[in-house]
Amino acid sequence: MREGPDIARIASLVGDPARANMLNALMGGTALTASELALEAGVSLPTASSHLGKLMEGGLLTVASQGRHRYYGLAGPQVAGMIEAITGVAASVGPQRVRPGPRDGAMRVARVCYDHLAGEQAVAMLDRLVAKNVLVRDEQEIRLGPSAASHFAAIGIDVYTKPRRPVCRACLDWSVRRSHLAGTLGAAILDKTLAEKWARREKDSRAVIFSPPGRQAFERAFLS
Amino acid sequence: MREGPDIARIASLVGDPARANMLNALMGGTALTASELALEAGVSLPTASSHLGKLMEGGLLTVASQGRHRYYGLAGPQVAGMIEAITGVAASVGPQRVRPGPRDGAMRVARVCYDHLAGEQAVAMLDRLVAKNVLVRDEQEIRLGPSAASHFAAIGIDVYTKPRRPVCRACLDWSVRRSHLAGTLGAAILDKTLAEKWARREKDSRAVIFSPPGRQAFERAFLS
DNA sequence: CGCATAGTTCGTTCCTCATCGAAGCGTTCT
DNA sequence: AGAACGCTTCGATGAGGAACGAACTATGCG
Repeated sequence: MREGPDIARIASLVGDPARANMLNALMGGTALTASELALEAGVSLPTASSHLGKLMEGGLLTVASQGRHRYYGLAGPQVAGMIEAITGVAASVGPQRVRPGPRDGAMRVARVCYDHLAGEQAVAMLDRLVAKNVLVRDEQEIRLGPSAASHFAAIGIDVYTKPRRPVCRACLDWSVRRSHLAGTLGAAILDKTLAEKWARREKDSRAVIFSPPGRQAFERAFLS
Repeated sequence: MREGPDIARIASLVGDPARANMLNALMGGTALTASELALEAGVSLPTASSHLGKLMEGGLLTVASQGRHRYYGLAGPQVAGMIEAITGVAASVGPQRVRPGPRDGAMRVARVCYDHLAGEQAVAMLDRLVAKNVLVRDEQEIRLGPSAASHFAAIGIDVYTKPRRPVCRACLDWSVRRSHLAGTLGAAILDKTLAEKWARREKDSRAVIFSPPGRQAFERAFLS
């Protein structure tokens, strides 16, 4: 009977299996069409459309119309963070969904979290960048260190271009339980990693798989 | 149709208004009896009992039987963190539940988060302790600094006694969006604050209200 | 224009699940 | 022992909402 933000409303949106599958799929960071999400969730198109309407109304999704397609995406990093938090609880209390399987192992090593990298590899990268003083952890925030501009410029990432969102943000990793790098810089690093073909996205999964030479290049760039 | 931890299962537990109210009440940190939670949620005792059973089965709650009472509490900090995350989203996307009201203002200044202090006051405290090098932020974790033992001993808090849980932990504040101090030390500080009567708990709320002299004492102890 | 594709809206069906009263079990108090 | 209390279990009721097919709107292609 008390009040505050309407947490039940938000949680019940995530609490439907079809909607949860959609949100999970959108955690991959790329916006998807209604049909793709229907397939992902295992429901018919009308049903999916209804769900998407509810998620929109709840403020969890944004949509961009392009021609006859409508691309749905997560409303923002805060929503992604909430889903990671729920995932963390589900992973730790759940009856451990049968065997972990190889794909699950790959997910722990590296995966996409909304628009940036997560997993052991991502956590290690942030640690290393902080240790090298390229980034500076200050209180909760992460800031650019003195050598950041030149360091990233050498790899072909411009840390100044994108104004609106914070450049660096910490994002808690549900598998490692430590922070990894989010923000525009985190997003740029993921872009770079995929553009250089250091790693590829596993089809229909958030897992990110590094090729052996790609791994070396990535480590040379960020972990050396 | 993909898999991973069963997030819908967890979210749907939080998604019922009665259960959400119960969880919210338990965010106050004190374990409550089934009757108290029934009152809190505005449902009958049998209904509440049914909800509590589900929350138990889902691993979100723990219970301790004492005589004819059964005290229910949150299963752990991870669950509390998840609820804060959901609260954050609900607060930012929600239709802003009418006017903020004085109680809501008090909540932003200081409130109980599971077993420690949250809100502006708590965030400021952590910042100050880190600035004074009493605590050290290292990567995501917070560790005790060299002067921590003597500093807290002077206030009457022993930082060594409690072995199991980590002494320090960072916990993300939904109102300020910055970290505050959790862990056994965070809990000890809350205990101290209430024991010294620097502040009192608002009845039926998570809000914590400092008395003017209490505020001074608190600031002398942690913010000076 | 007419046809195909992408999405939404509508109406109906069906099932889950929240709710409560009544009854049952265990604990405490006198 | 008996009575009062705290809580859970059972059974019946009812409402909300998830699902789909069919019809409708909008965009793109020839």
